[in-house]
Amino acid sequence: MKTATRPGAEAEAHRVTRPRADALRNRERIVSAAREMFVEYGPEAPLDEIARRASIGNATLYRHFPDRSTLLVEVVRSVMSRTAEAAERADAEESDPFAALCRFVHEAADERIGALCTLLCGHFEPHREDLEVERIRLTQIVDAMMERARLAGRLREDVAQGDLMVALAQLSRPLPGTGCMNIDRFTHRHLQLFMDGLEAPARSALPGRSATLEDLRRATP
Amino acid sequence: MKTATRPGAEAEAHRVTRPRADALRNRERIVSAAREMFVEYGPEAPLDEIARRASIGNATLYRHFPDRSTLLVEVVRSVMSRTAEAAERADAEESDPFAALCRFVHEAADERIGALCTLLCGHFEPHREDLEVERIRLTQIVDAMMERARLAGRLREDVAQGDLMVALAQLSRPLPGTGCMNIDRFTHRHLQLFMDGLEAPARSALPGRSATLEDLRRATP
Amino acid sequence: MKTATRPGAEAEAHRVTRPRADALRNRERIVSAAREMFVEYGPEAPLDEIARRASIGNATLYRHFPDRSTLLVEVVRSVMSRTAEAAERADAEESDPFAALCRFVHEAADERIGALCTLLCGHFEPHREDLEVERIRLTQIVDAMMERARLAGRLREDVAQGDLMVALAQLSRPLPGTGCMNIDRFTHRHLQLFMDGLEAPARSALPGRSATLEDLRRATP
Amino acid sequence: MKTATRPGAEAEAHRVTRPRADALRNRERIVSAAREMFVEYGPEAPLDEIARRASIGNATLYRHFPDRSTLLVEVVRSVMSRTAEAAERADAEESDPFAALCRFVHEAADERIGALCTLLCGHFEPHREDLEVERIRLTQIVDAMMERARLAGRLREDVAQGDLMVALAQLSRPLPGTGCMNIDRFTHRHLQLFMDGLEAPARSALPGRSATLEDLRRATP
DNA sequence: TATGAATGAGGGTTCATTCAT
DNA sequence: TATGAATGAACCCTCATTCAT
Repeated sequence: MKTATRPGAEAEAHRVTRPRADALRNRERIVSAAREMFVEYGPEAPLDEIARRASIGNATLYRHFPDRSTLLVEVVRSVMSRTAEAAERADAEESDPFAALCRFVHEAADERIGALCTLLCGHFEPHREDLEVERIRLTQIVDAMMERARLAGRLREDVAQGDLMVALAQLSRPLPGTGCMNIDRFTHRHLQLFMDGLEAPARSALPGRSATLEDLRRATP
Repeated sequence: MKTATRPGAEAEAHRVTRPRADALRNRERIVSAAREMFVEYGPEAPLDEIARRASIGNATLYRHFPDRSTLLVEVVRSVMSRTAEAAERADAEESDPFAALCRFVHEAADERIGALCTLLCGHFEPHREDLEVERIRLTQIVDAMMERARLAGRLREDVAQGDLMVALAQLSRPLPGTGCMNIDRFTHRHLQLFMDGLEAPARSALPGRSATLEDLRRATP
Repeated sequence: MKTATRPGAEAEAHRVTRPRADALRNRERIVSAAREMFVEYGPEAPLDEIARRASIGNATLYRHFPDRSTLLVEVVRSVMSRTAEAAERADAEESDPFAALCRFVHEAADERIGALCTLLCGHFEPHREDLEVERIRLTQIVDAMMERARLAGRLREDVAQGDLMVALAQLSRPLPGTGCMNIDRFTHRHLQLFMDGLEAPARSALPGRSATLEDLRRATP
Repeated sequence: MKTATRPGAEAEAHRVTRPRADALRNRERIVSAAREMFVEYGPEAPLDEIARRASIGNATLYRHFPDRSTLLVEVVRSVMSRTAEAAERADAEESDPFAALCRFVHEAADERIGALCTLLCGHFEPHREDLEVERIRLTQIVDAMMERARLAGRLREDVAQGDLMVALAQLSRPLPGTGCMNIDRFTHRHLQLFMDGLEAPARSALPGRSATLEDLRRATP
């Protein structure tokens, strides 16, 4: 009772949780700064500069993310999560399943999924638990969307998810070199041309086998 | 006359060029090693490692190429030159102009033009003389091929050279990370899908403006 | 009041400055080692060796002084500051203004101002703020001392500050080559002979124009 | 007989000695270029650049001078030789022995004896035969000139050759930093002031002992 | 816990010197 | 003999990571 009536009690209770709130806020700032830096400078971006952009000390970054891989994973995970959400929204809201795929692709490009997912390749051990959750979620919704489009006769038969996802990643990557963000101007054009190529009926026979994301992973040593 | 009859004259003339022959051999080995390294690790590949792969001392690399830019230019120039040759062959030998474009695109991918031309972006001053020669040569033949395909009603009207070249570069880039050369397995599939999207009649309206290579150059700060 | 009564407040305040105390100690050791090395080997002395003498890692040196210029400036600034103090003391304590000049010259030589001020020539952009403060301070006190000596008829009329300062710098420089610190044995003799030449009445007509320190600066490209 | 009458015989004989003439010419060009470079950039001047200025291959420099020391010695020796000649001329032509000293000092400064003789300190083993010859020659003529001036009551009694030679070297050295050749503007003023201080009667008591060149040499480890 | 500071390892580049023609 | 080319060692500087407060 006394605490309930004493003025400032709530503030005190707050004070108990505040440090954790601060830590979470720091963590968010780090991930946000890291996303910007990785997109702009690639996966080798200086960690000190990421810390500086997040307005925290460099050692604090290491407390939250003991190595570069951990930070990369978290950045990619968060982007994957938002991308999966975009896919789910597109799937739910578009009546034409091929239009849903197109919408998803363009929205994913805006999320820089290209810049970031490709970071995964070769930069850390593949099977982090938390990342797998989002990867599977994304894989499943994209698979479902493609299957629906295929059944509707809107998507050519000879393509698999890896075809879509790798091309999406590549076409939305920034051009190499610092600050070449200008790829944005062209990405959506190229993605649209690619989607036109995916549309049924197929206009050509494709060489090789269709790829899954698992193929890509395995292909990486 | 006198030199022709004097014994050893030929040997002397030889002696003038022979040392250069050794140096040229070294130069070739450097360019070749650099091409591999740049494709695999990007334009920031350690020059010392390039020298090691070429089995020469590190300072020798600097004798031939005083800075990284010069080496990058030479690597890109040689690839551009071979790619232009491929384009000219395809243009000459294929009766269907769209088939010629397709053949060129796949051959260019095998030359790793994607990996290498994108190196240009932001990594050195744009207008080196020798590079420009090859760039113009390549630009002109590709423009000619696209124009022919367009006139034949085989290429959609709303695309320009930059659309083709940038997508070609992006789709044939190796995935980031060491040794991810396995993109080759998928590149030709993705390129074919993209070419299907380029084929007339257009299946969609494209967003934005068509890009030229000049646009890309200007977009880079 | 509140901080005074709160236990640990002083300790906390201390904690804010204590790390800086360690860093300052390192900084002092760097400047001291740099002074020795610059005097002994000139302004091109290896920075790694300076770090080694200061018993710190090489990168620590760069944390404190991002480039060679910054370190040079700090070394020279501190010596200029001590030299200006010596001049002010001599000016205040000696009744004969020419004796004050002589005392200043010998004390400045002991500060190695010769070795160090000459480092300025051509090794960094001339107008660093903090350095200018000390340079002006030194210039003004020496000008004042010379003017007083001139008015007292003790200093010949045809000399200016640059004549004194450049000769002081040159005569007190260490001889080139490692460890030739033994110039000290002779510097004071030579300086005294030079001062005898400065004394009024003039024993000869001087060639050229009298130099100011500004002349020297401008003379450097 | 037959060779005497055959046309071109003399030319042939010439041809035997011509290579040596070429070699000597090369040697002269190297020494000359080295003198310029050492004066301008100090004793660490790049040997490759010296070779380039002499318009010869770098390896040719090594054929003539197997190491930097040998080249330094030769440069200094030639300057010492010319300086000794200047001393001998001044001694022969000036009636006032102190005026002879003054003339010698200024001429020696123009020979850059300061820049070059100080190169000796610490940069090579002290007792090269050919160098000693010139050093002794120079020492003896300067000693003789000083003795004559002393006897004539024109030079103060408490100075020795080292006092003159070291101060001469120091005052005529270029200021540190590349290309600071502008010391010339002031050198002759400072030397004149120093000579005024050397003139009898002495205006002060000198600290320390008078130095000989031998003292300097021994002082160097 | 958060931080500024320290550090070692590695890459880029220059230069003295050696080698092969 | 004279030369261009090759080389390794040394230096400068950056950055990921650890330490001490």
